[in-house]
Amino acid sequence: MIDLRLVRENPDLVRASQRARGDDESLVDTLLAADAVRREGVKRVDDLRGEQKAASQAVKKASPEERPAVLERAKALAAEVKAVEEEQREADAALRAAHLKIANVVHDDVPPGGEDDAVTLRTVGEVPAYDFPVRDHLEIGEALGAIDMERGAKVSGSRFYFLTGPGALLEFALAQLAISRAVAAGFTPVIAPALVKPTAMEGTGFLGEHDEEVYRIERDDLYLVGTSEVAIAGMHADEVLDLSQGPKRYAGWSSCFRREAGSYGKDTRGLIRVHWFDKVEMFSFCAPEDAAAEHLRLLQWEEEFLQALELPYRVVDIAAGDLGTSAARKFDIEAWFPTQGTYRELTSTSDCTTFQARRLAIRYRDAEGKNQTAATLNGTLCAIARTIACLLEVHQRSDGSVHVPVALRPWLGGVEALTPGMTLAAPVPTA
RNA sequence: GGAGGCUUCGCCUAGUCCGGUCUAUGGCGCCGCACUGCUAAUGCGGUUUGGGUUAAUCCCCAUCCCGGGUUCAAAUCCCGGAGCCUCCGCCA
Repeated sequence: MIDLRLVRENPDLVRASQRARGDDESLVDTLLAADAVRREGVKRVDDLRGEQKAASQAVKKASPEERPAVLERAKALAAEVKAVEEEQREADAALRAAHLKIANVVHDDVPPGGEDDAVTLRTVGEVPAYDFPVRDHLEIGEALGAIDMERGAKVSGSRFYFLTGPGALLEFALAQLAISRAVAAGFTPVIAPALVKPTAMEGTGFLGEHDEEVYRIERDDLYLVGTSEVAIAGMHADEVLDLSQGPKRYAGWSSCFRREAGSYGKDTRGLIRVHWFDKVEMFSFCAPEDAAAEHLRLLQWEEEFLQALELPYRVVDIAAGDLGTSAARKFDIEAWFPTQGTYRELTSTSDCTTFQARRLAIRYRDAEGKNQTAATLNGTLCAIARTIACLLEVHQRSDGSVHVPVALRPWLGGVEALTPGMTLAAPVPTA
């Protein structure tokens, strides 16, 4: 939810944001009108309730002969309050509905345009040249005995997979590397629930336009998270945080589930786009004035992780029309996929400013001791399945082996390469 | 799955049986002031969170886990739900 005060005081700013996103500008006026109606109503109800309260007090003080008349008046007022309260409930609901329809106000520096208008900020690392026909990650993974899509489909359907042998070890190696780097950077590691209540899902903005993407467990009224962001944001719902020592940072591991509705035919091969994968996600709670700087820090940690994996990538600044509901700004990191001859999204970081926190009632005490809405930010440290796909492709060699980045070796028993038919090394770090 | 108990303004706690005096008690913590060479101690005052209104103060409304209900009036009575705890059953 955006800040209502901002809408009242500077509606043009919000209108401009709606235009930039390609959203309906008139929603701002709907919201303003609903706000005015509600406030008018609140005053009426409050005053009336005050009167009724006084009347009620008068009942017990009334002398026996006054009593019937006083009681009559109190009864009449009570009935009136009840009626007006009903109207007010409708006004509250109307305001809430209008409020929820407006996405976060975009950051000033966000590039204009839509999906194709992301601005490349920088390109890092050399795109490798291969003097042999490159194979895609699935072909490589199958040869290594690392990925089994066929049996994944047999057991769970399309877009499911088994990671086996070196593939399974790679998953743990990546998770260990991600978590240990995050811990070294001061993040609190957390294993988050993958099933959450509707409030958590709604609070993070995933039940709006994107609810098609989300798995719902109807019988128990729970949702499978698409990212641990949902659970971690919800973790501090209805709390007042102490941010006086700086941002509160979590690195969350969880499985992620996505229906991929509407992506039929897209990335149907391999691990690029699957219904389930595991992910290490960074999440940060901070004061709103620190959010933009924190966003750049998250981006930096993401970049350093890809550098550790020796993957070439580029950083793109996502255009206004392609931002998620909650994000005021978003950077994606796209890594090179040789078989596609292009960069594909591997990680993403969003500054949600106070948008999520307002709905989830996540606050902090400012320097004056007043409660303020916090800002939330999230960033992928490692989306494991897609990262495995990228690693296998980029680091493939002509003999069918795959180079293992130095940073991953401690968690793969020190091996320098994955080779078809190899005896697996025990993934025990030496000292 | 079954039975019972608990949930009060940061923490602990009184109040709930028997509705109005609750504008919620007390302690701890915290903030301010006074006293004091300093610290401590002591004394006095303040200290839930939202919303409305206002230039600001004042004031008004809501808030005793949540949602309904009864009543002129609910922390208190009734119904439903959540969370926590104990016991039984089942289970990785």
